Amino acid sequence: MWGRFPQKAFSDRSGQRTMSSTTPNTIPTGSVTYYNRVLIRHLANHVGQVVELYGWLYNRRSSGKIHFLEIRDGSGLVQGVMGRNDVDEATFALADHTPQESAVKVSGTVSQHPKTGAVELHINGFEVLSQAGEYPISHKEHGVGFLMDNRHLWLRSSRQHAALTIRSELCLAIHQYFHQHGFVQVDAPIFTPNACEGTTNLFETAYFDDKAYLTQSGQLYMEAAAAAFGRVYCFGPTFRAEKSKTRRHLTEFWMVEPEMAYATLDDVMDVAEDFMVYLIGHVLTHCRPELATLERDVAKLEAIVKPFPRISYDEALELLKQHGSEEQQVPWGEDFGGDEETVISNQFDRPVFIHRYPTQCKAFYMKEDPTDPKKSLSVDMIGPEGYGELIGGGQREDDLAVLEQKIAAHGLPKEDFEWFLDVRRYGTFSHGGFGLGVERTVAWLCGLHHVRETIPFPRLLDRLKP
RNA sequence: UCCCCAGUAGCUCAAUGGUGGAGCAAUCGGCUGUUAACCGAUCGGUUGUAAGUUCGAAUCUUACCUGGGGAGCCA
Repeated sequence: MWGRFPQKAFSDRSGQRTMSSTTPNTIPTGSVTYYNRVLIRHLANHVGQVVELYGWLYNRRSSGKIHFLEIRDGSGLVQGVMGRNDVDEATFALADHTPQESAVKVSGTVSQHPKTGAVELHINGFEVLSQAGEYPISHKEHGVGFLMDNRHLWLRSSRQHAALTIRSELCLAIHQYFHQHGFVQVDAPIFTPNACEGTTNLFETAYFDDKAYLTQSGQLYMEAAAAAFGRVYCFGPTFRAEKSKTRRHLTEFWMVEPEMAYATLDDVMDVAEDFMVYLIGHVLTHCRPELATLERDVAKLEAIVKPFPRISYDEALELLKQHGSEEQQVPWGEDFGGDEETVISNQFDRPVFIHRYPTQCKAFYMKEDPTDPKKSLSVDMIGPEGYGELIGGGQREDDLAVLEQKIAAHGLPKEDFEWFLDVRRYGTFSHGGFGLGVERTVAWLCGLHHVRETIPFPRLLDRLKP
């Protein structure tokens, strides 16, 4: 069903016409005159008034004696109407020949469509500030490769604008949630001296006369920070040099990673659940027009309420036995693949926690289950509709001796982890946390097929430009 | 790293081994309420690269390059 998708860059035209109305009328007006300019997304509050807009010509239609000029300004999209008698002859002819995406200044009276009632602008002033060259992205369908080559221009089209607006709102909600709950933002470094988890492939870079690696997680640093601040989180880009070639993978992606002092596995699940419900609520409250543009079935998001089901890894294996195919049977001790996760998540109408994975398939810093050392106090949150792992986390190993032994068992250089072991030497404490992948979450909330559309400039295997 | 598919006009796609076309874009013209507007005309090509088979290759073969889909790995 996913197949190749010739993308209609402008395929949202049947939906809401506004590109965004995220925070109506919250832009401050004051002494900075720039802020006094009227934005398209606020035009509904100016019906009957004469306004001046600065933007770009998004599309143009004409019936000979009347032009329909669609103007966008980054905040929204409005149809301008220019009748033969509204402007002088030269301006009328100019408007008919202005190329798509030219920078324009227009003025006129805000009005409403005689039939649909949609807000529009009756133009009596039209000035081309900069005529655009032939714009590569047309109003017809395009292939993904072409659109990605023109990602810097593709951002201007409505679907991309909507998805990235939702991303921005999601990031805002993430910060709001943690600050409302007493977390301190502690940023982790991007250059790191060693592999955080020692397993996956890292990007290596020159660091003067030494080598450095791009971080794959701020996790270990957050553990140290939790001892300083109690509740902490980091939010930033992370890097994986995996040669993954799927719709769920980027080589550069954003993660938010909270870490909580004196938290147990159950605490981690409670917080992750509360956090996710908050994020969905925020997007549902603030991004209705964008969700409509993306034609997202919001009923599926509105159905996400507490509590989320919590099943153990062992119970997940049972579910696979009941509902999975022959090939989807996983022997105990192995992690699930994407297909297995989808089978499990399809049994529920909301995200599902899978906890207590086998110790062998989780990172060395996961605490062993005191009742069974073969299991770890780890947890993943699997999103519905096949979006896979949205959150991974758990309770951390807080015993110095156990951790030293695990670092040795994983073949990691102990000297690189001395600072990390210090967290256990000086007042060790139970703690836990999780990481949430921003792009996968945005893809799920937007109902997008591929995470590459959820980040402004995606970095993929074989794609480093633009 | 492995498997599959595709590279033809700026874009999206056609074309039994036998004269490479259409829609959109662009350019020109027509139309007073259009919604990816519509109608007419014009413009547009070293068929990804290299070699091979053949009287003849966009079409068949091989290699390479690029892109897409999937797997593994992972978030």
